[in-house]
Amino acid sequence: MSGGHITIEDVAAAAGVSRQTVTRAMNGMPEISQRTRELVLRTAAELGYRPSRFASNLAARRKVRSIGLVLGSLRNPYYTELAAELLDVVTPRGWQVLMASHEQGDDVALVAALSGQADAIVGYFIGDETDLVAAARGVPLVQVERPATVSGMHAVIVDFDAAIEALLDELRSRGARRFGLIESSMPPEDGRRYRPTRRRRSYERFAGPDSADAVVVAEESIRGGADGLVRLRAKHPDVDTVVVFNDLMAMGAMQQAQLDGVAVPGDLRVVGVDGLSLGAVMSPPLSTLSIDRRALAAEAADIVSTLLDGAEPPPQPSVVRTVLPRPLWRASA
Amino acid sequence: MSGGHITIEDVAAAAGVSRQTVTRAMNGMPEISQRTRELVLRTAAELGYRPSRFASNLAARRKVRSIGLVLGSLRNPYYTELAAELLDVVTPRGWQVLMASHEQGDDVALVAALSGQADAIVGYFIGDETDLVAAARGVPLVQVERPATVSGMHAVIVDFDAAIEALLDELRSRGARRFGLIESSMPPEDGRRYRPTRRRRSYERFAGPDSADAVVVAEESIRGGADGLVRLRAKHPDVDTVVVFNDLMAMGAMQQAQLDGVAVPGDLRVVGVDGLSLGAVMSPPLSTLSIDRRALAAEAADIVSTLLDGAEPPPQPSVVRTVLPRPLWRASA
DNA sequence: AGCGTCACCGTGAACGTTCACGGAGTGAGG
DNA sequence: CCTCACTCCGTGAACGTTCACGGTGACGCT
Repeated sequence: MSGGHITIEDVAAAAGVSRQTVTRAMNGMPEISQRTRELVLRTAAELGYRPSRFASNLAARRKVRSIGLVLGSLRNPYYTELAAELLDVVTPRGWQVLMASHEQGDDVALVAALSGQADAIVGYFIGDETDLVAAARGVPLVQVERPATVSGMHAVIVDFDAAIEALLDELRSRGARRFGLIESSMPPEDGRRYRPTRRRRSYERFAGPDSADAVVVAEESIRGGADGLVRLRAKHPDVDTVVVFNDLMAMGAMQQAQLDGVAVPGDLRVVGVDGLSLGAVMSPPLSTLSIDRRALAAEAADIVSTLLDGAEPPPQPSVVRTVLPRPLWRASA
Repeated sequence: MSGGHITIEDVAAAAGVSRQTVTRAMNGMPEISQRTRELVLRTAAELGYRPSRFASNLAARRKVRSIGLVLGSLRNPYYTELAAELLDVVTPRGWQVLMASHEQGDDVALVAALSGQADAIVGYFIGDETDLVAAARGVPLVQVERPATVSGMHAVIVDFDAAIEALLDELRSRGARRFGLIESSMPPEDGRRYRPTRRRRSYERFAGPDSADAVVVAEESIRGGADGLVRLRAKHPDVDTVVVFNDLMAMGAMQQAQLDGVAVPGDLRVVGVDGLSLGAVMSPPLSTLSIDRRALAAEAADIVSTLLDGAEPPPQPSVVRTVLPRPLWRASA
């Protein structure tokens, strides 16, 4: 007999039984006759009763663990394959995953919203770390591909430096003379200012002085990759080997090359970053710097585990792990 | 001063303040001095206090809505693009999405686990509807691509019949003489028995008597598609047009064709189902029967909305919507 | 001195469910 | 008739947080 909302008490009253009996009926418990069970279920349905999952979880002292996952986009298979790996790691432990993407949205606001529903949040963040930690309201944060600089933030980082150096060396030994880079414009240029990514910085460190500035910034999508390639070739016609920020953009670039009659890898070597399995079905198959998503997910889950199940006083200000990408040579380079 | 678990009361005691003050500190509320806020925050961190989100949501009468999404796999871009669309539809309303896949797992168990955390569950289900509804424990269920036959189950279905008839007609007019189908083996053959999918049944209805049995069943993956094609061509060498269960498998089939020196679309027309944007970067670009994922997601969200925010007595036993696929002609057929 | 204001802090009472009990009724067995 | 067991059902007391309200000092003003 309440205002807007129907509680267990309302159902009990309407059915002429007690709270506990309603619980028994709803949850399929014993100690209830078939007759009353059906009666209760029917009146519950008629009233449109939906149990409060918050009250239920609280009272039952349930220990469900759910972790928030914040991705850059769900339209890039890299992110969703990472999500798949995380799910594989985490589902056997009975954890659940709350998914979100900051494609067009505010990083920090997302974390704030998620913090009420998740026990930990891991993901690709772009916002200010202090803001993020504040928004998290005490729930542990694990960021990927970016080192943690404030307390309360943890990280699993991808060490591009060594990998990209090796990658470029191998490319040189395969005949590469002049490199170019198609870089991502994330975080988007509108509003915020563009900041060079870690991948770009690693590239510039090892590409050699003449190639370090052969960089174009493009949208993080297939179209963006294609667009980036035409701009790169216009500005630096002598580039014979192009490294692309990620595989999705690399696919766009390869398609564009084909459209423009540029032979890959004959006229132009193309190599992406991520290691998408879909790159293998391109023609030619896409060479790529593969990021071990399974390891990434496992490390992230492990950090969360440490943070949540660890000793009473949390271990360190920040716990960080590292993952090493490795080249996956296919025909495109 | 509890057993294993640290509550707000413990923090209050340790800091020498009251519950409410701890709340104020944790949630950044006013009416608290900077000094005590820091004190509380520090002791909370030292104790490893993590507020119970259940108690918090209950007491604050928060109306967070989270909906569970059960997909076949997160490694198939079709599913994740659907997830992306759902997120786009649902995030502006402030809803959150709990993601899961039944790749190797039990359908019904998943719903049971999710039902404690979600206000509604939508997805691709394969289990028995009655079991699913029972496992949902009162939370509304919306299944995709399968009509609802029991009360408590709702559906948004994809009408393949008309679309596949039109598709095959057009293919015939483009010269197709003999069709073949690469069908999915989901639900997996191990344990459960294989059941023909709706897509297969629509195909068999319109492929003509001589093509209705030119069907091979393969795993739902790139490799599966490739494997399916070799088996299909071995058994039915005269097939000149192959319809593939989904785009992912179709990509595998196309790659296999290329490996076997079969020209597409010259020797063999290939057409998939789903409408993946990635199909466009294949060479040749993949023709496909496109499913409008945005509409699908919107309909599902709308059903959930109706169910949850609707009048006290829920509308009908089952509410169902329909989405029409449409052909997307690219070069592969 | 008296009063009001302001900044800070604490105390019942919710929130809606489940758990641990205890109790009523029935029927069988002595 | 008493007892025991068994089935079914109801009543306080949690669960851990937030809300509404009330209180206490300090300070300034008349």
